[in-house]
Amino acid sequence: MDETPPLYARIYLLTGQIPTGKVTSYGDVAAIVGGGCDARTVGEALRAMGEHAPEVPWQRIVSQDGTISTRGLEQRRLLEDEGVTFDQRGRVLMIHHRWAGPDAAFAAAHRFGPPPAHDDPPEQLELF
DNA sequence: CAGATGACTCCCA
DNA sequence: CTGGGAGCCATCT
Repeated sequence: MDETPPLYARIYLLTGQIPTGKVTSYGDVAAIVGGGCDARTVGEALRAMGEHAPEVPWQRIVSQDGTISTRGLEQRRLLEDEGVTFDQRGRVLMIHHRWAGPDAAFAAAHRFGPPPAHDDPPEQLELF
């Protein structure tokens, strides 16, 4: 067990920037943090977070589809308490709560990259 | 250095 | 929707 790895520290730092009521996915965090990490690395960082950064709002990190893969129904409760809404399948409505990324100045200060462009939902097809 | 691990993601049956 | 398998990568032993 070592001190907080540099990459993990960056992940915690970025996670701490997520405002209340917003959520993001493991993959997005990995993309913004960069440094060669991926969604799995983020998950591993958050798993060990309890030892390094107990104050980080880990509940705001969900899977790409908005599902909560962790076994904590507690995560959903925490998010609902922040105003995050879920659909009937128990998935976070990423459409309305997806975080756009850190502040430009903050990102520049820590060399964070831009969040990956995600396709907007087909919320409504142009009437033909 | 090699093997094992994991709060992920994607694809297919 | 559920389940299985592959690809991915940092960190720990």
